[in-house]
Amino acid sequence: MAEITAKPTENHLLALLPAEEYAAVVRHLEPCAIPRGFTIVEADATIEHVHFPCSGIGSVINISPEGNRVEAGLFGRDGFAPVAAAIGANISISEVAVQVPGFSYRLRRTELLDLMRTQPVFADLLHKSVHVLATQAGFTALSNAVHEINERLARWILMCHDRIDGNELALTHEFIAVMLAVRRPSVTTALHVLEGNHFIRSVRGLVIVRDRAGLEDFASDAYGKAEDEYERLIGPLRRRKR
Amino acid sequence: MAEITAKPTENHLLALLPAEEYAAVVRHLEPCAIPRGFTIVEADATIEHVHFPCSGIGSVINISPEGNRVEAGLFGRDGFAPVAAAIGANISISEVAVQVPGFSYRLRRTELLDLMRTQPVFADLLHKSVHVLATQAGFTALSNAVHEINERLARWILMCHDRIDGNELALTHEFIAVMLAVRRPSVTTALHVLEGNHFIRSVRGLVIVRDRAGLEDFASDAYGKAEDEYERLIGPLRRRKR
DNA sequence: AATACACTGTGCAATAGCGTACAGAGGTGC
DNA sequence: GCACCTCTGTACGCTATTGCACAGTGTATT
Repeated sequence: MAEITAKPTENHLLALLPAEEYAAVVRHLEPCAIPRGFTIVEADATIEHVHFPCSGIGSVINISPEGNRVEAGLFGRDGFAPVAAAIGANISISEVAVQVPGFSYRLRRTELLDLMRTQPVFADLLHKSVHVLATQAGFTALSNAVHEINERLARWILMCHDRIDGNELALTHEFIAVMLAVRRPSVTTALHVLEGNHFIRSVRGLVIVRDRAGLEDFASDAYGKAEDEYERLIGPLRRRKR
Repeated sequence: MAEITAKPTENHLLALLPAEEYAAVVRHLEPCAIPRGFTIVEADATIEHVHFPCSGIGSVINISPEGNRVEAGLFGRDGFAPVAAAIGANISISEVAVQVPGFSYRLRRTELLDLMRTQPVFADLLHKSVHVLATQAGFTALSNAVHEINERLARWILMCHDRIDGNELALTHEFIAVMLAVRRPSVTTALHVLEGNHFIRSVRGLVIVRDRAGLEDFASDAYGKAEDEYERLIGPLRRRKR
């Protein structure tokens, strides 16, 4: 991993900047490999850097006082994190961790704030991103409340699939279980159900998407609204169903 | 209801504006009674007005394609809604409905945007509010995934209690059930549990908080983190435990 | 008073998901 | 090749919650 091949414009937010703003921002960007398991920021910790991924996936994880964890949202080259920095906070209440390794450009929190003061399109995009993540969290709340595990898993795989190249996700059941806040064997059996429908193939440490349209159908009620909001406010996100 | 007695400064966000910004904003505010059940904005509908409550409680409700509904967040005089307006959206993906009647000041969406361009403190507060609601949604997602109904109900009552005067909440079981996305009789029995602990009294159409400290204790793992974030970024929110 | 309606209480069988435990399978290092 | 560890598959009893159904109780209406 970690050859520095990606350009900043592979991040959707950076790509949407007009030339002058892009030039102003890019001077402060620092290329950065984000390996699996890397913690971009810990819960309740001071934010040093903000990351704009070009590849890979990060999760926003909320942690309760007793240590229960659940993913509230997920981002890749469509966004940035930790979002709290963009509204002036120096502490992130959520943990942000890398689940699919990739490559990002990072910016010091203080520089981000300076840039937002002088670059209005940049500031606007970041604010929109905060709202889109809020929407995602809201629909995660819905899904957690009303959908059963199979659907929630399908939704989650689709959200990951939107943010990677190819169809392979290197993820263990244990890891998925933490994100969905369910029991690990429940993930195993749910993956079997999806595999039985030929939507995916599941092998040790790997989930392979085979029939995205089928998955979308299966997840139907759980997937889509948050993605609509992203596309309405920022730009294309979803993969076509091929 | 609906004598126009409240001042704009009873809304925490408006109260935090410096004198000049307050003067600029207040000229466009229009007083407005918000009755029980009033829909501030429907899901996927155009945003006409933004409301800054002085009293009463509103819920941000997410609705899935099949019509499943769940509350993603809740606000009163601590905030405003619909938040999407503050990031330039003219459509709200979530429904916003009044559950405890009260009084608000409203602003046309277009005027809000104009004001945000010229009043930096105002704009900053609204952006922070968007993020705080995102945090609330994230912890709702957590609670929906890992806590049992009794705790979720305790959390929800506390969140409402923070936003009212007195200790009486006029709410039916049916209504609470929709917000938590649980079965109506489950609310009945959960209320009995809280009542058995003498945290509340429950009579037809009314929940009365009797022992807030007890409730906080009971809800422990579910309540508090989102409120921390509000207090860190904006100002006091929680009621003291008395 | 009588009636209607909205809200609350209760019961019961069905079930999704949990906690726990353990066994097999697939990689990795020496 | 062997040992070790991580990951996956499966089993089983248990519990919270559901769906459905119906009875009771308060409040408003005429």
